[in-house]
Amino acid sequence: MKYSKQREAVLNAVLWSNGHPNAETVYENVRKEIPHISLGTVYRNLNLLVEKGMIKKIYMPSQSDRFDKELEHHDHIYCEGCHQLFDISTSNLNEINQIVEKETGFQILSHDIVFQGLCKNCRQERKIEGENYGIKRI
Amino acid sequence: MKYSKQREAVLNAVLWSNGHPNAETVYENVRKEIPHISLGTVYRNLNLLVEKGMIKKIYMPSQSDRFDKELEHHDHIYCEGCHQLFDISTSNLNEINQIVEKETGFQILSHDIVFQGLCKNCRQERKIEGENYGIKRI
DNA sequence: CTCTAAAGTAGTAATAATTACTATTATTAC
DNA sequence: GTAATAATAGTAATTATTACTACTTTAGAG
Repeated sequence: MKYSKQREAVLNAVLWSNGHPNAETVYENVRKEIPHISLGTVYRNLNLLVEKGMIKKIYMPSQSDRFDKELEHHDHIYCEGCHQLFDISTSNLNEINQIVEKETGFQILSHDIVFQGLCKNCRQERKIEGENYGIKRI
Repeated sequence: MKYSKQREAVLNAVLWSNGHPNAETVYENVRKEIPHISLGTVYRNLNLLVEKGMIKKIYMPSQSDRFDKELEHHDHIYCEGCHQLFDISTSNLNEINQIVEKETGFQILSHDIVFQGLCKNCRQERKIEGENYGIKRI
């Protein structure tokens, strides 16, 4: 693997992002620095970086794949209120592969988990909305 | 919702399948009975049946969506040896939403979990292969 | 039974996400 | 510097899925 400034920029776009960008978002951000980069290059490098273990890919139900700078094992939860994707890491999820392995006899190599729900904020907002019959307080 | 023989056939294709067919597989099977059915009709009805709670959709990482006749909650594991998708239902997975809810403060509405690994058979095969340095016994 | 409104279909086009192809360019080891 | 090779830009192709539209089917009222 040779150096390329495009790949460096793609990696940095993932490392510097605060969220979990998809290829399109990475493309938009890298274009600020390298305006003539092509979307294909972004895809190729994202996948290459995943292959080399430098970033991770998140498979989203009904959405385009996202990319993650965090390499330590964790899972994700998508808030249907604010449409943000959050990291979660609970003891149970960390042990889940071993548990399933024992209970099923399969050898577990990996897993993809995405929860859907409402984050604390959105949960609270809905509660208030409910109490006020949909009329929001100013 | 009015009756249609196309929808009935689509539902039956899912109910009678032993695995977890995707839209294309359902299409192929329904065409044996209704040769002029269109793929769009298959997709529309599959999604409609999911919406009405009569079947479920499985979101597969890097693969097309699949459909499931089983309505009781369970999760799935994909064997990378034989490329089959199996149902799993362990106590831990059944409680996972409540556990995550408690530990994170989110309100969990649903989740999508797919494990990747090797089923018992494929695990055994690989072991034998390994022991024999890749030379298979006859 | 026949008529009509609404729902559904076939066939096709469009879209979204992603991968593949190819001529040109950049990197790197000598 | 030069040659081998990896990488890129730009474009085309692919896959999975949804949207559109003219025609057909269903089902309820008269």
